[in-house]
Amino acid sequence: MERENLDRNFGFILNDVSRLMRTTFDRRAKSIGLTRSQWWVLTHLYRRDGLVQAELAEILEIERPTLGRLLDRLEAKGWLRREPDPNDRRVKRVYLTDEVKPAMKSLRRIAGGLRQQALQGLNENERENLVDILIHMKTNLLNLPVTDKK
Amino acid sequence: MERENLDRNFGFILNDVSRLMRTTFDRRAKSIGLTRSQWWVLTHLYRRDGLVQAELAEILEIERPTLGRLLDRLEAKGWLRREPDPNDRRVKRVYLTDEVKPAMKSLRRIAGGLRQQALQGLNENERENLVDILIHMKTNLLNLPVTDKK
DNA sequence: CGCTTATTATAGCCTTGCTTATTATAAGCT
DNA sequence: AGCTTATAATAAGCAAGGCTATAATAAGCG
Repeated sequence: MERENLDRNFGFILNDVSRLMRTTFDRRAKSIGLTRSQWWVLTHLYRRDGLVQAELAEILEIERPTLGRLLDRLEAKGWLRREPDPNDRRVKRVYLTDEVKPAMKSLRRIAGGLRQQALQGLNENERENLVDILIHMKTNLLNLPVTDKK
Repeated sequence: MERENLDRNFGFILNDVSRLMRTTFDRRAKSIGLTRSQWWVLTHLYRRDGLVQAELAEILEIERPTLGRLLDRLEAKGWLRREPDPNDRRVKRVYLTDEVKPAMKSLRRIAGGLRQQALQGLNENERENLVDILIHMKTNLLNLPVTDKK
């Protein structure tokens, strides 16, 4: 088996960076009692309150059961509530509570600070480039032949 | 709260790409009975057999308990074995078994194919650039002031 | 109308991360 | 030698991904 440079295996560097961003965020947000994933849920609800769970999962690009448990925790901590839809009894709609706003502000500051620190030393050009490339890769991955995906 | 373009939030795109790479890999490797994380462990052991668990965790940049459970599963499936160090009874050294080699070959092919597909449409320059930027970001994140990290 | 199919949410299980705490052993120092 | 400190591995607990299966309900169609 020939050698390759494991240190430049971009799949794992990507993973490392992603993990470092998540764990750093979570450590900083711990006192508020929210994780980055939870914050991301709230951020989307903030823009579109009253979403159906399935829609929200679709937007967040996570599986429905994953979202379900995320919502369990958020609901238990009082950040949101689930209400049955009057027209479709299968459906529950998700609404933010009022306590959310101040917390969101802190989390936005944490996110901004972290982004700033992670991108330090990269100029505007490089940053835009990075995002473009990541979007390109994401598109590639989402368009893989179905037989490979499921 | 002012709007921002959530779709270009690089922290989450990074997360998305990283997650898609992991899940796609894991789906393709499922028939072999190994996950990407497990494969990564084996890959490193392949280069340096007989590592102490703590060293291996250090190299992989994961916490010791995380590695511990990974090794539990790998050992249970017969891909490796743990042996006590004769000189230091706290220590266990990790050795690959012989069944590993053919599986590794398949996994390398899966990894290569996926990398190929993820990077499709990006020229050599863009690819190198991406890796450089990711390494830069990783360095930034690893060098954050300690008070922020723990 | 009644039967079949599709959809929503959830339960249950698996993996991989992180933390914190515990146990066993080594190392270092007085 | 004996006591303290450091280190290796593991246990236990939590979060967030995925997957499959199930129950309730809706929609579609003959």
